[in-house]
Amino acid sequence: MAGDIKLSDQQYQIVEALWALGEGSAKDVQARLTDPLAHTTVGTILSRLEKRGILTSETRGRERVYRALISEGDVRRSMVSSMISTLFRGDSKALLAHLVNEGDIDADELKDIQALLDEEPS
Amino acid sequence: MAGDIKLSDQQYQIVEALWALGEGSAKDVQARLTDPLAHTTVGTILSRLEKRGILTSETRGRERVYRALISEGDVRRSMVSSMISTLFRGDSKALLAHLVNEGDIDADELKDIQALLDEEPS
DNA sequence: ATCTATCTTCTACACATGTAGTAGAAAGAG
DNA sequence: CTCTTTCTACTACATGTGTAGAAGATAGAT
Repeated sequence: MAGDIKLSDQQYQIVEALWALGEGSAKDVQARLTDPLAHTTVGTILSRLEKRGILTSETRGRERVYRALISEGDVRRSMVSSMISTLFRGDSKALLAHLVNEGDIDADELKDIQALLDEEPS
Repeated sequence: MAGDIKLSDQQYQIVEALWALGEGSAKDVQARLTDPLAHTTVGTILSRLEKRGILTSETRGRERVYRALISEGDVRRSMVSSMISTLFRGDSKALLAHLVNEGDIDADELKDIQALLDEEPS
């Protein structure tokens, strides 16, 4: 349901706001952004994302209400896997090793995850 | 030594070739690319990357020889951390959980990493 | 019915990127 | 010394993105 999605940071912020809202107009989205943007800018980004098939919209009264067609999981899957493919030659374990070496993940956290793995045998 | 590097896939391929070569001209780089590009295109990308401070070059005879100013580690650090910040709200453990849930990482691999952690107490 | 506030859509422009042709410079051949 | 080969530098153009003003549409107020 999500072949090859790639969103810029800005675009991600917008879509993220929509996920939080469920649905919303440009104004609604704007209100939810942490870094401020002109509402027209938000409108532009929304319509471009719709053209790309990332969002749908519905005209409701004077408002155009947008809704995301992709889930957060879709985007994460797509962008993480593309990153692994480019930066780690497709080897996710190499990414994990990177995180560990950078000190982003320590032994305790690994254990937590391992526990999670045992509970949830996919 | 690497504040906020962000390379497109294409740019990454080019820089990657330079890492492999140590240094090289546009022609050398072109020869090493997996997906073919006109040598002029390679030249353009190289000079743009130099303008951005990612590469340096040295004129040697009729050739311009490029060399990367950043390491693979720099780029990985910068891009991975930016991705974590955008997609996982800065929580690297959430990325790890994602990898596990997606089945990219299994229990055995986790154990391998854990072994690595024990050997190498940062 | 008209005015006003509020939305959206259209238009615009700068900059980055992907891609590559053309022109110019220089090295090597003869 | 001149011709040809080979590099690079310059120029160009399409597309995507960031950003937002201006203009148009419309719902609500009076």
